[in-house]
Amino acid sequence: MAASSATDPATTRTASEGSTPLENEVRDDDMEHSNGEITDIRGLRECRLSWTAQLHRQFIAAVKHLGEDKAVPKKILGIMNVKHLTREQVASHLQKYRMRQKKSIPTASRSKCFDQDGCMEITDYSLPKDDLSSGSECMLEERKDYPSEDLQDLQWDSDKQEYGPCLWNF
DNA sequence: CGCAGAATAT
DNA sequence: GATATTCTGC
Repeated sequence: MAASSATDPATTRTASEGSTPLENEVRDDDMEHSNGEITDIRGLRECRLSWTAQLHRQFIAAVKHLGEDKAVPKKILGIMNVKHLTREQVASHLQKYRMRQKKSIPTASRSKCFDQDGCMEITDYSLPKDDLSSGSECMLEERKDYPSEDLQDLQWDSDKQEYGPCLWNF
Protein backbone atom coordinates (compact mmCIF):
# COMPACT_ATOMS: atom_id res chain seq x y z
CA MET A 1 0.00 0.00 0.00
CA ALA A 2 2.84 2.28 -0.28
CA ALA A 3 0.67 3.69 -2.93
CA SER A 4 2.45 6.78 -3.84
CA SER A 5 -0.16 7.41 -6.36
CA ALA A 6 -0.80 10.81 -5.06
CA THR A 7 -2.88 11.62 -7.98
CA ASP A 8 -4.92 14.30 -6.40
CA PRO A 9 -7.48 14.41 -9.11
CA ALA A 10 -10.01 16.65 -7.58
CA THR A 11 -7.90 19.64 -6.95
CA THR A 12 -7.64 20.56 -10.52
CA ARG A 13 -8.05 24.21 -10.08
CA THR A 14 -9.67 25.65 -7.10
CA ALA A 15 -9.09 29.26 -6.58
CA SER A 16 -6.29 30.68 -8.56
CA GLU A 17 -5.25 29.16 -11.75
CA GLY A 18 -3.54 31.98 -13.38
CA SER A 19 -0.14 30.50 -13.76
CA THR A 20 -0.07 27.56 -16.01
CA PRO A 21 0.45 25.00 -13.38
CA LEU A 22 1.01 21.96 -15.42
CA GLU A 23 3.05 21.48 -18.46
CA ASN A 24 2.79 18.05 -19.79
CA GLU A 25 5.74 17.26 -21.83
CA VAL A 26 6.61 14.04 -20.20
CA ARG A 27 6.38 11.39 -22.74
CA ASP A 28 7.77 8.49 -20.90
CA ASP A 29 7.85 5.73 -23.37
CA ASP A 30 9.68 3.31 -21.27
CA MET A 31 8.15 0.00 -21.77
CA GLU A 32 8.51 -2.63 -19.23
CA HIS A 33 11.39 -4.94 -19.67
CA SER A 34 12.43 -7.97 -17.82
CA ASN A 35 15.69 -6.61 -16.69
CA GLY A 36 16.63 -5.77 -13.17
CA GLU A 37 16.03 -2.17 -13.74
CA ILE A 38 13.23 -0.18 -12.37
CA THR A 39 11.12 1.15 -15.09
CA ASP A 40 7.76 1.35 -13.59
CA ILE A 41 7.08 4.86 -14.58
CA ARG A 42 4.62 3.50 -17.05
CA GLY A 43 1.10 4.03 -15.98
CA LEU A 44 1.93 7.37 -14.59
CA ARG A 45 0.43 9.31 -17.35
CA GLU A 46 -1.59 11.99 -15.83
CA CYS A 47 -3.45 13.43 -18.67
CA ARG A 48 -6.74 11.95 -18.03
CA LEU A 49 -9.73 14.12 -18.26
CA SER A 50 -11.45 14.71 -14.99
CA TRP A 51 -15.11 14.44 -15.47
CA THR A 52 -16.42 16.88 -13.00
CA ALA A 53 -20.00 17.01 -11.91
CA GLN A 54 -20.53 20.01 -14.04
CA LEU A 55 -19.15 18.27 -17.01
CA HIS A 56 -21.34 15.37 -16.08
CA ARG A 57 -24.36 17.53 -16.16
CA GLN A 58 -23.71 18.71 -19.62
CA PHE A 59 -23.18 15.17 -20.63
CA ILE A 60 -26.34 13.98 -18.96
CA ALA A 61 -28.32 16.87 -20.28
CA ALA A 62 -27.21 16.13 -23.78
CA VAL A 63 -28.04 12.49 -23.42
CA LYS A 64 -31.42 13.24 -22.01
CA HIS A 65 -32.20 15.57 -24.82
CA LEU A 66 -31.20 13.17 -27.45
CA GLY A 67 -32.62 10.17 -25.76
CA GLU A 68 -30.64 7.53 -24.03
CA ASP A 69 -30.99 5.26 -26.95
CA LYS A 70 -30.26 7.83 -29.53
CA ALA A 71 -27.41 9.52 -27.82
CA VAL A 72 -24.27 9.04 -29.80
CA PRO A 73 -20.92 10.53 -28.98
CA LYS A 74 -20.88 12.90 -31.85
CA LYS A 75 -24.20 14.42 -31.06
CA ILE A 76 -23.38 14.66 -27.44
CA LEU A 77 -20.20 16.37 -28.33
CA GLY A 78 -21.99 18.83 -30.49
CA ILE A 79 -24.57 19.67 -27.89
CA MET A 80 -22.08 19.99 -25.14
CA ASN A 81 -20.03 22.19 -27.34
CA VAL A 82 -16.94 21.87 -25.31
CA LYS A 83 -14.06 23.06 -27.32
CA HIS A 84 -11.70 20.33 -26.61
CA LEU A 85 -12.86 16.93 -25.71
CA THR A 86 -12.81 14.25 -28.24
CA ARG A 87 -15.37 11.83 -29.41
CA GLU A 88 -13.41 9.05 -27.81
CA GLN A 89 -13.53 10.73 -24.48
CA VAL A 90 -17.25 11.11 -24.64
CA ALA A 91 -17.63 7.59 -25.91
CA SER A 92 -15.57 6.27 -23.11
CA HIS A 93 -17.63 8.04 -20.58
CA LEU A 94 -20.77 7.04 -22.31
CA GLN A 95 -19.84 3.46 -21.76
CA LYS A 96 -19.51 3.98 -18.11
CA TYR A 97 -22.75 5.82 -17.98
CA ARG A 98 -24.60 3.10 -19.78
CA MET A 99 -22.93 0.41 -17.82
CA ARG A 100 -24.19 1.92 -14.64
CA GLN A 101 -27.73 1.87 -15.85
CA LYS A 102 -27.61 -1.69 -16.91
CA LYS A 103 -26.34 -2.76 -13.60
CA SER A 104 -28.51 -0.64 -11.43
CA ILE A 105 -31.85 -1.27 -12.96
CA PRO A 106 -31.93 -5.02 -13.52
CA THR A 107 -30.34 -5.74 -10.21
CA ALA A 108 -32.69 -4.26 -7.72
CA SER A 109 -35.48 -3.63 -10.10
CA ARG A 110 -37.59 -2.11 -7.46
CA SER A 111 -36.89 -3.49 -4.12
CA LYS A 112 -34.01 -2.13 -2.31
CA CYS A 113 -33.88 1.09 -4.18
CA PHE A 114 -31.43 2.68 -1.89
CA ASP A 115 -28.03 2.82 -3.39
CA GLN A 116 -24.90 2.17 -1.55
CA ASP A 117 -22.56 4.88 -2.50
CA GLY A 118 -24.87 7.65 -1.60
CA CYS A 119 -25.84 8.99 -4.93
CA MET A 120 -27.03 12.47 -4.54
CA GLU A 121 -29.93 13.57 -6.49
CA ILE A 122 -29.24 16.33 -8.87
CA THR A 123 -32.17 18.56 -9.35
CA ASP A 124 -30.57 20.98 -11.61
CA TYR A 125 -29.80 20.00 -15.12
CA SER A 126 -28.96 23.24 -16.64
CA LEU A 127 -27.00 23.82 -19.72
CA PRO A 128 -24.55 26.49 -18.74
CA LYS A 129 -22.62 26.81 -21.93
CA ASP A 130 -19.08 26.17 -21.13
CA ASP A 131 -17.01 27.75 -23.75
CA LEU A 132 -18.26 29.08 -26.92
CA SER A 133 -16.57 30.64 -29.78
CA SER A 134 -18.69 29.95 -32.75
CA GLY A 135 -22.34 30.68 -32.92
CA SER A 136 -23.22 27.23 -31.82
CA GLU A 137 -25.72 27.85 -29.18
CA CYS A 138 -27.73 25.12 -27.71
CA MET A 139 -31.07 25.93 -26.31
CA LEU A 140 -31.89 23.09 -24.13
CA GLU A 141 -34.30 23.04 -21.37
CA GLU A 142 -34.14 20.39 -18.78
CA ARG A 143 -36.67 19.40 -16.27
CA LYS A 144 -36.33 17.15 -13.36
CA ASP A 145 -39.48 15.31 -14.06
CA TYR A 146 -37.88 12.22 -15.32
CA PRO A 147 -39.34 8.90 -14.45
CA SER A 148 -37.99 8.04 -11.09
CA GLU A 149 -36.61 4.92 -12.57
CA ASP A 150 -33.43 6.32 -13.88
CA LEU A 151 -32.06 7.88 -10.81
CA GLN A 152 -28.53 6.90 -10.52
CA ASP A 153 -25.84 9.04 -11.94
CA LEU A 154 -23.76 11.64 -10.30
CA GLN A 155 -21.73 11.70 -7.25
CA TRP A 156 -21.42 15.02 -5.63
CA ASP A 157 -17.77 15.32 -5.10
CA SER A 158 -17.11 17.41 -2.10
CA ASP A 159 -17.14 21.01 -2.99
CA LYS A 160 -14.45 21.26 -5.52
CA GLN A 161 -16.89 21.06 -8.30
CA GLU A 162 -17.39 24.67 -8.88
CA TYR A 163 -17.88 25.29 -12.45
CA GLY A 164 -16.03 27.90 -14.28
CA PRO A 165 -13.39 27.98 -16.91
CA CYS A 166 -12.99 24.36 -17.61
CA LEU A 167 -9.38 24.17 -18.50
CA TRP A 168 -7.87 20.86 -19.00
CA ASN A 169 -4.61 20.77 -20.74
CA PHE A 170 -4.55 19.27 -24.10
C1' DC B 1 -13.22 5.48 -44.31
C1' DG B 2 -15.64 7.28 -40.40
C1' DC B 3 -18.45 6.40 -36.46
C1' DA B 4 -20.37 3.81 -32.72
C1' DG B 5 -20.01 0.08 -29.52
C1' DA B 6 -17.66 -3.31 -26.96
C1' DA B 7 -13.44 -5.20 -25.33
C1' DT B 8 -9.14 -4.45 -23.47
C1' DA B 9 -5.24 -1.98 -21.39
C1' DT B 10 -3.20 1.44 -18.41
C1' DG C 1 -12.72 2.13 -10.44
C1' DA C 2 -12.07 5.46 -13.94
C1' DT C 3 -10.36 6.78 -18.34
C1' DA C 4 -7.77 5.71 -22.66
C1' DT C 5 -6.74 2.84 -26.18
C1' DT C 6 -7.58 -0.88 -29.31
C1' DC C 7 -10.42 -3.83 -32.21
C1' DT C 8 -14.33 -4.98 -34.73
C1' DG C 9 -18.80 -4.27 -36.94
C1' DC C 10 -21.57 -1.31 -39.50
